[in-house]
Amino acid sequence: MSVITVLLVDDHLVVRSGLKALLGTQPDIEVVAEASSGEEALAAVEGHAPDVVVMDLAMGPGMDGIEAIRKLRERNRRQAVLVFTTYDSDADIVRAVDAGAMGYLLKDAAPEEIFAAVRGAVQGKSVMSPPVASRLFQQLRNPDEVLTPREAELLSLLTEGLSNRELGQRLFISEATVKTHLAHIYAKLGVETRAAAIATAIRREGMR
Amino acid sequence: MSVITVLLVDDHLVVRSGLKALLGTQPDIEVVAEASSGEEALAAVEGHAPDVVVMDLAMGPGMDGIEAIRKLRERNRRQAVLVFTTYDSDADIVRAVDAGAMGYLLKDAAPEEIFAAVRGAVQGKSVMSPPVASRLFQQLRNPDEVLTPREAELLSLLTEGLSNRELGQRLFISEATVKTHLAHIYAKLGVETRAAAIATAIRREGMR
DNA sequence: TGGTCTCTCAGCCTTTTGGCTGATACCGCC
DNA sequence: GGCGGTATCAGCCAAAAGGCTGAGAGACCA
Repeated sequence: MSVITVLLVDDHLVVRSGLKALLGTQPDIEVVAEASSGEEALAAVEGHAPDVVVMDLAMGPGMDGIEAIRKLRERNRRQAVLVFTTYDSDADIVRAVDAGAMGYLLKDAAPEEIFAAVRGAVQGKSVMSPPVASRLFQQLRNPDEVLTPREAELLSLLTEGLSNRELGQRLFISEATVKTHLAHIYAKLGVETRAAAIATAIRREGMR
Repeated sequence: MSVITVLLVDDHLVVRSGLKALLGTQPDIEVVAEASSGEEALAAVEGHAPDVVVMDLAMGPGMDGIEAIRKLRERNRRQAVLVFTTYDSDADIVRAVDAGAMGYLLKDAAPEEIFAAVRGAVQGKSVMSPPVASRLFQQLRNPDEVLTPREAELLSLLTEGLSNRELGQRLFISEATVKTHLAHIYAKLGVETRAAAIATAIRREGMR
């Protein structure tokens, strides 16, 4: 069995260091490169052609993890991407899977889970932490609760504290339309006021 | 020079592992114990009497970091507590310092910063990441922007999406009083609507 | 003792928001 | 060609939120 080469992408040195120490205990896994941003990750993939990329989603300013995953796929690389992040927000999960992630792990995952995910990824197997999987199932079971792209866009702006009027101006639609979208969003999120929608969005949807 | 003993408290194994690897490179620093919750931390301090406790603030369910720091101080322990966390929210910083933290580091801190903070802590020196320090200075310069305890309490409930009426019921005050507090909060946060206040609170004040 | 801060409350008025109903248009799909 | 989903818009009404002014009580401090 050949060694699996891994690229670590996380803006926190401590996390990279910990992941490297953990993966280093496995004889069949080797960390061949590290990156602290999406840009660096792209360059590192070019240079090292790793089998697996383990990537955080939140990486400070610049390209975020999702964008980096998408860019990697555009370049027709064959390496598998594993998302390794702190939050299991619905929006992030969907977006990451959509962008082409092979797996989705939470940072409190057990070492065995991480090892299994890395090994699975090179074989084309999807691995995700139980909480992540259950969220995905929930979405599949309740498709009524999935926001449309336009609604998600609106919700995202909503979390910046804009009024209906401002939302309309920003999206080039009338205030009436804004209100219609909001009504749908409230229904899907199970809330009744914009305040609760914002709270839910930022916490549950991870729209920070 | 004797070796500095350290207790690591973080609910993420990866972070503990990384921190341990990093600190392990320093001959005068030794990680003698780890804990993944506030409860465990308290027990570990009893058992190992470390010189320094490096603690994350967010630790899933149960006792959070702030509470753990407070409990440690109540027990008259002499170890220094260093906060090591991802976010530099105003509220967390103030609360941590208030609870008795000796330093406040962000997880993207350079290794040298971390080492210096650990060494400084045992000598009674406060060390904090530059972004954290600047936030504290900002608060000292603009005391007008500091929320009163009652306002902070209200803001916290606000981020749960409650209406004015509900806020009043929850706090046993009239709706009029709620509105007064809100007006003050808006002024201090520099916003004009509750939506913006919630967004600001969750993002800047770290009220998740 | 007087000043300042904080917390509490009230009334009045305007703006914003949310609930409801109904409507048009485009798109993809069976 | 119709049907469901999405996106757009309008009008009406009630409820909620926000701006403004003023004010009393208690705490704390100089």
